[in-house]
Amino acid sequence: MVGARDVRVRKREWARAEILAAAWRLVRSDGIAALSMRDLAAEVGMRAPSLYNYFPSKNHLLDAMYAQGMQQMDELVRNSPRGRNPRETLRNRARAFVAGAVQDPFRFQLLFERPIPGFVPSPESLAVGLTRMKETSEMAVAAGLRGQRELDLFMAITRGLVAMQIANEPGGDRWVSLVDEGVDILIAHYTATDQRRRTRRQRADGAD
Amino acid sequence: MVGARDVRVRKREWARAEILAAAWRLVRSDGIAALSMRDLAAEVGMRAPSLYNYFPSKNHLLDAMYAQGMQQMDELVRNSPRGRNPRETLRNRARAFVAGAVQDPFRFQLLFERPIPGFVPSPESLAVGLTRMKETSEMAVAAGLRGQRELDLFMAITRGLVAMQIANEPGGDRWVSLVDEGVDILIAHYTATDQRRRTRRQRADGAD
DNA sequence: GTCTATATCCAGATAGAC
DNA sequence: GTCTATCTGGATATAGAC
Repeated sequence: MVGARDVRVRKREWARAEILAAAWRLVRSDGIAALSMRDLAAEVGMRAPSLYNYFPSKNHLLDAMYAQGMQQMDELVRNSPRGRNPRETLRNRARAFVAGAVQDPFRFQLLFERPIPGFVPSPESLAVGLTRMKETSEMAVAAGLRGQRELDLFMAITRGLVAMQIANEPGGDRWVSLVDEGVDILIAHYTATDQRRRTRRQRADGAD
Repeated sequence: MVGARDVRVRKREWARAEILAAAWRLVRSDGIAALSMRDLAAEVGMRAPSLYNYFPSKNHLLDAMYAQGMQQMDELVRNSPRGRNPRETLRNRARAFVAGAVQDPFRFQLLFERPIPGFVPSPESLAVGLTRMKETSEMAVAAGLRGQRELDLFMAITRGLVAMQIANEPGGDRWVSLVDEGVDILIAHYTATDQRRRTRRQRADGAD
């Protein structure tokens, strides 16, 4: 049984979701900086003041968009298929991240490029991204990328591929298609380095 | 001998340069999106309408800033020291680019992240960047990065290092310090690949 | 919850006096 | 060339009727 209160709450949440969806539509067509409360209200068939019943300020709206975008990226990455080995799994995650990023450049911009002077995401929203990066780090370690430097370089490559793709060939796959290669090169290099390091240590230990 | 006309022209150009410098000061402190003609005028001790004697519109001002920023990045990269071999030279160029980018994040944003909805740089300004990229490509080829994929990956790495540095540790060098390593790994990988390819071809040709 | 009306502020840009 | 005054338009946000 559902009480009248629950119905009201649901309606409200549905309306909030509608507004958020409309906001993304506008942002995707005109950019984040061009989003205004007036236009947004018109997009959902309201006048601007009515929006303030759902979001107390534009910053709250942006924060909700940020949180939603982060959640989406998070799901994309988490739902990427597990590979037959850590390397494949890492590649899949990287591919999922890059694909999701270039598929919605303005989402990427909002999440990672701080395009709005006054806006700072709430700590909870930021936490989603940090958790995902920590998970990815664990998988990268399993795949052979130990040490902070290796991880940093890995993250930089995926980020760079996204940036180049969006900036120079939006909608294409010239850089997107390099994800596997980039990851493989890194892993190959560092596992080979480890091999050498280990071999040297064994020799030094007098083993083998 | 200098005519009265030249003096006037010089004064005018000096004023334009002053305005541009003031614009960069404002942008560096508050972000590109926050730049307004009023504030800019105040920064140089004028009222807003006077600015229109030097730049016919805000877009023209932004384009001048874009061109100037591109020129600066260009000089930084071109003035990077020539190494003892192509690999060193390429590393120096990459380091110069990354250092210049992280040293002024808002310049980087204006040049490479299209933060302003309506603004599109003029073709001449864009050409500066393209020429530099072409030069870098030639050096990369000399260093062993043949083929488009290799070059694309190289550019992506430098861009990604900049992006991560600015986003996660502005002012630091955690990612900046990885430039050499990233370049070296790429070159090592692809020259090794070439070696193998050449060896195979020689065998197939019956040579050796 | 949604509206009209409005407050307040700021933007880019122009007209025209000096 | 620089100014005052102003146009035009847009922004976020609030008050208060319904």
